[in-house]
Amino acid sequence: MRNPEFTRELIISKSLPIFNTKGYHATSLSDITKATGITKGAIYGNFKNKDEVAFAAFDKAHEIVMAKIAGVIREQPTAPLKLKAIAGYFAEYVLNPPIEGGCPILNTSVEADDNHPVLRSKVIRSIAMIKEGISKIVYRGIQEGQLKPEINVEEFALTFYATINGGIALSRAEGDNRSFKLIQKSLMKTIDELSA
Amino acid sequence: MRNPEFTRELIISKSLPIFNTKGYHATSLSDITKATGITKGAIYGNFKNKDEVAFAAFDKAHEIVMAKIAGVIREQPTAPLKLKAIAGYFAEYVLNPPIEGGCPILNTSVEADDNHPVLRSKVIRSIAMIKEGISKIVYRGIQEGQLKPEINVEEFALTFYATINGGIALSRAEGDNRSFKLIQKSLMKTIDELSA
DNA sequence: ATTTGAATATACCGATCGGTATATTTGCAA
DNA sequence: TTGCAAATATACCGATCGGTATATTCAAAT
Repeated sequence: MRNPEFTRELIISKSLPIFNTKGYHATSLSDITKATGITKGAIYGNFKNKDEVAFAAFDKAHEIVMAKIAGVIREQPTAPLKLKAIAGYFAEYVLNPPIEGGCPILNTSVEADDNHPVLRSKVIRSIAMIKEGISKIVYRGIQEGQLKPEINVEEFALTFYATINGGIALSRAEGDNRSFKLIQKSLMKTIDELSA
Repeated sequence: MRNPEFTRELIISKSLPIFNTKGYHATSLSDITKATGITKGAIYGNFKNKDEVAFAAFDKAHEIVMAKIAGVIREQPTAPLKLKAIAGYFAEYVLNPPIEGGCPILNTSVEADDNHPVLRSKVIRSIAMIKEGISKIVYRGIQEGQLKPEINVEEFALTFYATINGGIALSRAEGDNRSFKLIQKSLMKTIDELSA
């Protein structure tokens, strides 16, 4: 394998699920060499150190999550349907996520909040983008007469995101998506109540 | 220090904030010896291994959290006020929690969901108890005519808990409780709407 | 075919990990 | 005061950690 671009991608894609399940601190270089089949020499030829691999892995995770959500949103025509689709997507994939280990943003936020400033700043950016995305849906939903105009956009977007995030944490701990399904039902009701 | 009960408590109380900030895997025996001033001999004289220390620390964390919440609840006379007080408590203490590092149940749930079955089962018990506690408030609130009878108790309790949990994760990642304050406002509104 | 430089593999480093075996200290009972 | 058992400290174990220095391999250029 003489292609450096390919090797870099291999390292990132194979280490990503390990970082996301074991956590960044608990993931070792030998975990990565085992998963990729390459050696430490190749890893350190492509990355400055383990942290840089973790950063690249999180960036990739961010991309995957954003693309998934964007896809789910794009499929629906109106704001209420978009919001419901987001809740529905997580209900379906809490226990079977595109990246093994669950939501990388939630996982990383909890691991990095006290310890890893770089990862934490990356998490903050991700959170801001998701918040922004939800806000935009709500804002346009109001403009287009699909949602009630008295909605406090930022407040709702934030609460919506927090509820899903908390639901993910609960359901993954329980190893069962029944809790999330109930939370989803509650979110659906709220969306209906806020629909114009 | 010849008092084994005291030594045990010392180990638990000093290691608890370390486990809660660095995580269970990242916390080392030497972290604990440094924090307590005692040596590995004393630790292994009181605990079978590092895991047992972690378990005892989580149990202690569970107690502290439950006592705090119980105290907040007890101070208020009605269900709506109790629920609001819970949200208010977390708004105030997300960044200044009784145990350094944030909510130990959330932290442990995220770290242990894929890796540590014993801790995970402890987390599940904690979650169930909190859920049960909120449900009880809501149920009695309905019975006593403070909350609307059409509320789906379990669904609401779960969503309430998830929203707070998610809000904690967000605000701690951001290192700022502004997000939680907004979420709190949203929860307050919801409680008002559900009040009879 | 040979050379060369980049990419990867191998071998090794000191530090630290969790854990244990043993030495030492301590308080209490006789 | 001495003996003893429990509690704690010390010294050490093999394994593994992240990281590095060097050896090897390979593909492209000549």
